[in-house]
Amino acid sequence: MLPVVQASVPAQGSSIFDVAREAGVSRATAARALGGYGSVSEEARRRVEAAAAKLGYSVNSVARSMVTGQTMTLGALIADVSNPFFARVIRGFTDGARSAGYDVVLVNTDETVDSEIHGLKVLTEKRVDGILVAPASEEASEHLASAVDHGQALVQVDRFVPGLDTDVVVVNNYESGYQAVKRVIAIGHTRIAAPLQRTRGHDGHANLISSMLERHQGYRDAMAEAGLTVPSAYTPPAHGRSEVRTAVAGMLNSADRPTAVFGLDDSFTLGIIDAVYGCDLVVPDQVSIFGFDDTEWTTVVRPPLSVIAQPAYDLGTCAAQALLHRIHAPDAPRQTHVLPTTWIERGSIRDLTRTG
Amino acid sequence: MLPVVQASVPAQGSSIFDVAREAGVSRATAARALGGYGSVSEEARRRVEAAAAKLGYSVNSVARSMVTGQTMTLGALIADVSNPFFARVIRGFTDGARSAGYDVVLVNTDETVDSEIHGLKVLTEKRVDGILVAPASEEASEHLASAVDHGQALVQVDRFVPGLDTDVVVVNNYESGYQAVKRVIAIGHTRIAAPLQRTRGHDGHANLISSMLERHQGYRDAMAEAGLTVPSAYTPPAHGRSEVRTAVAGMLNSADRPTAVFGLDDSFTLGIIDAVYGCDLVVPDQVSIFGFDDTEWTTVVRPPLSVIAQPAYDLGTCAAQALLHRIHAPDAPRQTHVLPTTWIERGSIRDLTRTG
DNA sequence: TGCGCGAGTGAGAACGTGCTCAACAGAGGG
DNA sequence: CCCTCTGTTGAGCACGTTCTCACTCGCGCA
Repeated sequence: MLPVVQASVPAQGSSIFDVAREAGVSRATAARALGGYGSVSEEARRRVEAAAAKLGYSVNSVARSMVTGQTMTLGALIADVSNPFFARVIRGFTDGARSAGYDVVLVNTDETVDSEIHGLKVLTEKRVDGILVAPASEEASEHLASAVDHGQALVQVDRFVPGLDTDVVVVNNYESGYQAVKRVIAIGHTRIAAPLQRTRGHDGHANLISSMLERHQGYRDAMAEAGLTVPSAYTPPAHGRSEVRTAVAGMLNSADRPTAVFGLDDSFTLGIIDAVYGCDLVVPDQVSIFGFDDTEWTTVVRPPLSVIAQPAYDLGTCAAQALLHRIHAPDAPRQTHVLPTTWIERGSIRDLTRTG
Repeated sequence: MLPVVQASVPAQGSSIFDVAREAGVSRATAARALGGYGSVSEEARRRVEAAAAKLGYSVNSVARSMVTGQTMTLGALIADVSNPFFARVIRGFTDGARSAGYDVVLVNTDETVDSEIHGLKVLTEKRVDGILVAPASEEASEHLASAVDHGQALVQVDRFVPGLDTDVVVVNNYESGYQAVKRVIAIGHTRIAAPLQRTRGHDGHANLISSMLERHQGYRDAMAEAGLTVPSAYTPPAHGRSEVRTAVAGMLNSADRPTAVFGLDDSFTLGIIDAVYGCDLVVPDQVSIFGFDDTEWTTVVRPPLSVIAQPAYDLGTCAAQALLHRIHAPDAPRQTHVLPTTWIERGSIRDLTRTG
C-alpha cells in the first residue's frame, strides 16, 4: 500500500491540491496562478488554468475566510422580510453589499428580543464582517452593546437604541410626523386620530420602536402646538392590521368621530382603510386618511393615498455603505445619517377650509 | 524572549485555546466540555464554562465548517426580494431553514442570467449546503445543470427548467390560469385579454419564465376550448407595471375593447388597474379585472380584487424541507411538489349573464 | 501483587487556503 | 570566474475547530 497523501473524492469538488497535481506544479504555484499574486511563468499559469477548468475547481471561501479573517458576508437582523418596507431596505442593503463583493445573511426577528439575541449569536459565530440591525427594543439591548464592545461592526436602521455607539441610518421620523400633521391641521382638521404602536410584553420586555414613537410624538406635538386636545380614544394601542382595523372601527362609530386618521406605518394604514370601508364612509368626504411609507398600492386605492414617503431602498444602501466604511475604518467617528422623507399629496385628505 | 505560542489579541474574540489556558486544561478538554462530547470531569467542565463566559467565547463557525464540511447555510437565488411574492417565499424559506438550524444567504438576480451565474458561483464558493433557485431562464441553464452534476443540492421554486434533475416546488400555474379563465367565460365574457410576459433579450438569452408561460397557456387553452379567438392585441408583450399600463391603456381605448383583463402576476395586475383608472372606466361595470397572487392590497382597492391566491410562504417552507431532505439523502428520488392555489371571488368581475 | 477496565486527559492530525521564506537557475556586470 | 540580482518555484506555517489515538491514573477483583 502506498501512503495515501490525499485520498477521498469529495462530492463537493476538488481542492487546489488536485489542480496543482493535475498541472504538475506545487500547491504554492497553483495558488499563485489562480490567486493572481506573486510571479508565475506563463507556461505554469496556462497549465494551472487548464487543470482548474478541467477539474471544475472552485475556491473554498470557507478556507479562505479561515486565513484572511474576513467572510465577505454581512448579516441583517430585521423584523420581517415579508413586510414590504423591510423588503426594500434589504434589497438596498444587498445591492450595496454586493457591489463591494459582500453577500448578506438574512435573519427575521419578528420584533422579538429573544430572536434578535439568538440571531445575533448565530451571525457572530458565523463571523460576518458586519451586521445591520433594526433593534426590536430600546430597553433590552445589552446583547447589542456587548457586540459593539467586542468590536463587531454594527449599523442601526429605521430605529435605534439611544445609548448605543454605532452608526445609524434613519429618516427624520419626528419631523415627518410633525410636519404632516401640521399640514392637515392647516387645512381645517381638528379631530385627528393616530393609533399607537402597542408594546409587546410577552417576553418581559417593552418593545418600544423608536421610529414609531417619534412619528407619534411629532403628531402629539403638532396637535398640542395648535391647541388641540387628543382624546385617548384617538390613540388606541394596537399591533398589526387587524387590531388597528378593530380599534379604528370603534372610534369611527363613536360620537366624537375623527375627521382624519394618520397611519404610522404600512400595516396601520391598511387597517385604517379596512375600518373606513367597513363603516361605509367615503374618503375624503367623510374621513381623511394619510399614512407613512409609500408602497406600491397607494396609487391604486381610490382616492389615491397621501403619504409621507420614506426612501426605504436608500436606507439599505446607505446602511451598507456605512457598514463597509466601519469595517474598513473601525475607529472612525460614528455617524448618524438622516435621510429625507417626502410628503406626497394625492387625494385622501379633504380640505376643510374650502366650502363644498 | 519566550516563544510565543499564540500571540495576537484578535479584536473579534478569543479562541478555544484561550479558554483552555484560562481554565488550565488542554484544548481537547475545553473542546469536549463546550462541544458536549467525550467525557469530561465535572470539575473541568465547570472551569471551562467559567472561562468561556469570562472571555466571552464564541465558537468560530468558519473553522467548524472547515472540518465538518457543512456550513449550515443555504442560498437563495431569486429575482427580487422587494417583490412581495418573493419576499413571502423567502420568509417561508428562512423560517423552514432556521427551524433546522440553517441560515440563508440572499442573492437577487433581477431575472438576469448573468447575475444568476455569478450568484451561483459565489454561493458555491461559500460552500452553502443547498440552494433555492427561481431560474431566470429556461434556455440558459447550463450553470444550474453543472451545479447539479457536481452534487450541489438544488431546489427550483415558482418555475423550473424542464430537463433539470432537481426537486421542484411550484403551484399548478397552467390549471390555475385555465380554471380562472374558464370561470370568467362561464359568466358571459368573450373578450378577455391577458398581457404577456415580454422576453428580455439584452443578454442574448430568451428569459422565459415557465410559471408565467403556463398561466398564459391555461388562458389560451380555456379560450380556445370555448371557441373564442384571442386577437394578438389582447396579449401585448410587456415587462413591469408601467409597460403593462401602457399596453393595456392601448387596448382599452381601441374599438375592440376587452370586457375582462387577466393579470398574470402582481405587477401586471397593478399596471392593469393603473390603465383602467387612467381611462376612467368603472370596475367591474365597464371592465372586469382578475389577477394572480393575493397580496395585502387586493382588499383595499374598490371593488376588492378577485384573484388566484398562491401560497407563497408555503412555497418557501416546502422548498426548505425539500432541500434539507436532499442534503440528508442526496440520492433519494427527485420530487416535484405542486401546491394548491385558491380562487378568491371578490367583486372585480362582472357577471354578464345577469341583466342589469 | 498483578491485571483489567473505565474515566479522564493531552498530543496531534485534518480541513483548504494565503502567504512567507528559502532555494534555485539563469542572466548580466565587474 | 565570481558575485548579484531577478524570476520562478517548493516547502511549510497559520487560521480554529473536530475528532481519533494513546497515555495515565485510580479502582476493583482474583
